[in-house]
Amino acid sequence: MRKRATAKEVAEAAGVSKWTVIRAFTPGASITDASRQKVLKAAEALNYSPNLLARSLATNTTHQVAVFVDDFANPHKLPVLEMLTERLQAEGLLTVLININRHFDHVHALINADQRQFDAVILFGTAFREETLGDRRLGPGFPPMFVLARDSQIHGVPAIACNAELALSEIVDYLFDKGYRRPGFMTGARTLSTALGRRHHYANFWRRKGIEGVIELAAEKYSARAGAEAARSYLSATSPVSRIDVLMCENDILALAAMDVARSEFGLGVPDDLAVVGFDNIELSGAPAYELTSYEQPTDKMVDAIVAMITGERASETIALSGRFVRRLSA
Amino acid sequence: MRKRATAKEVAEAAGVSKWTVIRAFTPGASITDASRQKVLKAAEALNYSPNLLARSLATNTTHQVAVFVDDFANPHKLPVLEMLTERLQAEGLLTVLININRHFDHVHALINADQRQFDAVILFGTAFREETLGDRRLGPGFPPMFVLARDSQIHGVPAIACNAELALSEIVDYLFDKGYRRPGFMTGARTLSTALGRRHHYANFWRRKGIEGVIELAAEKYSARAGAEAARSYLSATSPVSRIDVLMCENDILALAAMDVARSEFGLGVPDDLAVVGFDNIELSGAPAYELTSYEQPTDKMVDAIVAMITGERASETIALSGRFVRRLSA
DNA sequence: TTGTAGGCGTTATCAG
DNA sequence: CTGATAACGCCTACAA
Repeated sequence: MRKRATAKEVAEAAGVSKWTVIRAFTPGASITDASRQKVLKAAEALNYSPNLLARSLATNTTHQVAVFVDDFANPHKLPVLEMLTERLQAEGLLTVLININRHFDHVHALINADQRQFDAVILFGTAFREETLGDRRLGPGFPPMFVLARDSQIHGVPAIACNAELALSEIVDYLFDKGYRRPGFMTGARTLSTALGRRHHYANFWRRKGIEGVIELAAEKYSARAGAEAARSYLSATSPVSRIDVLMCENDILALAAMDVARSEFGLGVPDDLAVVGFDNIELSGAPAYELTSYEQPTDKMVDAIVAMITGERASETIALSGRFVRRLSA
Repeated sequence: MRKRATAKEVAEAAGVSKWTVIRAFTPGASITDASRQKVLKAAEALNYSPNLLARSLATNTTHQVAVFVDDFANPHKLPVLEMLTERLQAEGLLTVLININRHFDHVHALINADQRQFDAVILFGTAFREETLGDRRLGPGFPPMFVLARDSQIHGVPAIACNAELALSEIVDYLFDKGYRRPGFMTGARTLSTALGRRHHYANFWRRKGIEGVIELAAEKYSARAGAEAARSYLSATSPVSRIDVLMCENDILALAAMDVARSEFGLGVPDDLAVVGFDNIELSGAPAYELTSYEQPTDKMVDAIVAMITGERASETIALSGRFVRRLSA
């Protein structure tokens, strides 16, 4: 395995200095067409292309963006990742996907991101306590951070998210008009769960309608299995007359699972015996088998915004964008 | 914004040479405990941690692995990405997720991977023509490549995949025993689609049962929408008596969509009027609303194998691992 | 065990 | 427009 050709080698082959070679590969550098052609020809022959690693070391910019993800159970993540990678690549930025888990936590990942000098760090649907930043060696030169698709509890870290207040207001209005009066809410993972704010606003808007005490069903995680379990345990512990009549879930995965359990294990009709509402509007929610009423986050606007902030085309600041309420048959 | 501390600065603070600092951060280097402690204390005070970029430049190893993906419509990708990132991170390797699309094609991505000196490139469910490699500046020093979850048509590029022959044999045996005699097969994207080999083996095994002419329904892409469209157009062009009685789909997404269309738009019972089989066994296939019979790829074994090949713990070679046939109600 | 040279391949900056 | 010098921050190899 031969080594990669270097600018120096190309320079010798072309009979110029290596700086001239660099210039030939630098858009807008001052160099004569003659020299450039000579260089390009030699480069072609030697299969030369600039070493981006060396460039990064010299320029202090890696053109890489880290994306932290800790919840792979939600299929909604995938289309967002698709958009995100595409837009970033269009700006010449590559995406480093980092799996935050028990063995590789935020601190680990942050230190790594620091050492690798990523141009930015995106916390996609995940977050950590503010203290995490304080006592660590993440001070100067740490890449700018952004929170995507959830609120940021961290001072100085802007969040790009869906406007949950607006969304829940619209949802509760709709449900109230439909005649539902005994609302329930299914939450996912307990950790920092308030960060999503959905439960909070949901309860708030019901209160304004004069309805207190939203029943909470707590799933362990944001997975179908956990959602099913939470629904099952609630339904088997309650009698039909005392039950909630509408269940809003923190995301579609939980909602679809709850629907399945209600229909197939308890013989409940949806929405007649129990209405169900989700959040995210994943592709399957529109399937005839579910027809789940859901709320679609303005993913494209969110991705556009965060990329613009990373490239500096736009000021970095917390913004809440409005999505779209998708009414279907489940509520 | 102050700059990051360097080994040199730490050395001055600790009163040693910078090479001693390096050693303090190199596991297994020969250094006295006294020096090490001195260095670590100074490093702590200065918030020093080694610059991985500089290290990569000097060692010619980035500890980064590129993963090419061109189909984000299949939710199956997500759990695999989760496993892959986790195992790679356990080996100290980070994942660079590269979105292959019209604007950023394989050639683009390969050149980039070369320039960035990734330790390896994984083609996850995607592939390109062999010629792509030939006429490009990707010769020496190009990172080792692997194909994950599909066959490799590229000479010298090992593929780590599910054993499609075994899988289809088992599936066709089962369907034949169940009494189905008019098989159909739904394919996804046309491009290089034979690479999956599923259709080929499916037709083959039916032939061995004495049944020729598997009907092909061609979806444009591997998306629910395209799958629904393909099913719709076939079903509306055929009469119930002449129709296939079992439809195998190249993946679960297509299968779920076909099921939806059959049931809700054509009033067909599944499996009585039309049996459906998928591939991948995504989480929703097990939901009561579908109960889709499917085939589960041995994802964990595949990921383990590819990571072992990348780290060099295992010889790089094409392997086909056997998965698990999951029989449910849809066929 | 510790220190010294030299090099990895590029970019910034300045002299000619 | 071109060449040269000095970083960038680390690592390998060798000498003390």
